Amino acid sequence: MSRASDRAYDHIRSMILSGELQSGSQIREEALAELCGVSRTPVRDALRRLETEMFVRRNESQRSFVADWSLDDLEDAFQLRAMLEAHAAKRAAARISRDQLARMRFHNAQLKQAIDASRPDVPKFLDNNRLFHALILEAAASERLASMLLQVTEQPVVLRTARQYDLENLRRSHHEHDELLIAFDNRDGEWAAAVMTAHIRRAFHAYAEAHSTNTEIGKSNMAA
Amino acid sequence: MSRASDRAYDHIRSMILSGELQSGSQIREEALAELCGVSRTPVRDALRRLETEMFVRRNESQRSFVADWSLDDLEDAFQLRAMLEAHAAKRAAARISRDQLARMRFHNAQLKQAIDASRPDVPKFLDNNRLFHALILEAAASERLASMLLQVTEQPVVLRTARQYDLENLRRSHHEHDELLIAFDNRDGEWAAAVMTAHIRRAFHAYAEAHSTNTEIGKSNMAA
DNA sequence: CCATAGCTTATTGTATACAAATACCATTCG
DNA sequence: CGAATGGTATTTGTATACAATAAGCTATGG
Repeated sequence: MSRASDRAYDHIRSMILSGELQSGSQIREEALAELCGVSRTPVRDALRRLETEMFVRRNESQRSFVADWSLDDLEDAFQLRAMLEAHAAKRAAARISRDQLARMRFHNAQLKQAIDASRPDVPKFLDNNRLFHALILEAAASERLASMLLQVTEQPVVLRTARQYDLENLRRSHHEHDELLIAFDNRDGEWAAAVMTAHIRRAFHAYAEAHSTNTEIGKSNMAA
Repeated sequence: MSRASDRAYDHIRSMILSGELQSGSQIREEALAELCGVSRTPVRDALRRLETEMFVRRNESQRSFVADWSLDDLEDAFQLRAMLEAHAAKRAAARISRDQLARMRFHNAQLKQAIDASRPDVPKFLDNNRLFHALILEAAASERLASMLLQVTEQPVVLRTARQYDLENLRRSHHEHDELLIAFDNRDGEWAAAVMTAHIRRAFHAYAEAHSTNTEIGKSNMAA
């Protein structure tokens, strides 16, 4: 990951996530190249990647803009994510190995530690949460599903959402993970899928509630 | 669409579909550049696109290969497609306009004409079939869903599948479309989703049955 | 004052040369 | 004989110059 295009990708992505690049604003390849300290070639690569991941949009004449998100877009992303993760859980239930289950238990225990500490360790929580879900995806054994899920989980707003969880929500996550593990133990795909759907939808509503005052997430000032 | 990178994309894609580029074989940027009559730069763009669409795979050291497909991969793609198209149908049922419904009816009528002709007009069938499904996706009004669906419908084997339908299957498709239209008329999303699931899964089994003798899909060159 | 045609500037697309990384092969050493 | 090592060829990655295209602006005519 020392390739210039990867550095450009990470840099631009983090600038979008941090808000340094305002949503809806136009982004020019040369300006980004300077910011990243590379030439336009790897920047173009990075922009293509970010475009397929919907961090970046391009208008009909190929100008690039930071994507902006309405509440509808967000709900849309969550809906798809819930469906895909539930599908993954169902597949995983039929295929998961003892070893994978053990590793999932480990990450869920770590994640509980992160919550129970005197001062909750959110980065640790998020990290183990990610690894927990990654294991399900691994057990689901579908590259295609994995690549699609990446598209809806790596989204800016989705990422910001996780950071907004209050302690109560983090605890609920832990317990839902526990229930998932039991469903897997019983190889009950339907159960696993249902728990997963609830798990993701709760996350959406936690976010929506926290932002119920705002009707819109990102002001839309982007050229058609 | 006269840009060099688009021409390269189309050219490489069609070479993969026709079998001119053997599945599993390595593809070198420079060789493709010569074949397409452009420089490596647009070829690289095209390869990145084809990679996200899973026409092309890259190994850990960035070499590119024509994707090869096992029966499992194919079933996987169909399963995802069925899920996504059913979701689209459900959303569409709640949002579709009179005008969109009318256009869907038109395409389904055209598609019937194509079957009923003294000599079935398969390209006409496929074209109207595509437009019919595109309208559902339009009515579903989710860009994200649309881009995902593109990934599972544009696959080489999936494309080859449609051409193999026998007349009986084409007729069934027509009737399932009819039922979809009635479900839409009644704004019954669950019904629409169920019909769509059946519609896609039948397509898969039609294909799988026709190729039950072959264990591997990629090797066979049953292109139209 | 508005619309538009033509010029100017800004931005993206492509070709090409070169740099970096990787694979391939031969050779040597244990 | 097999494994490791090094050098060479092959392939991909990056920078840069230039071409093509789109946007913005100015001047001109209605």
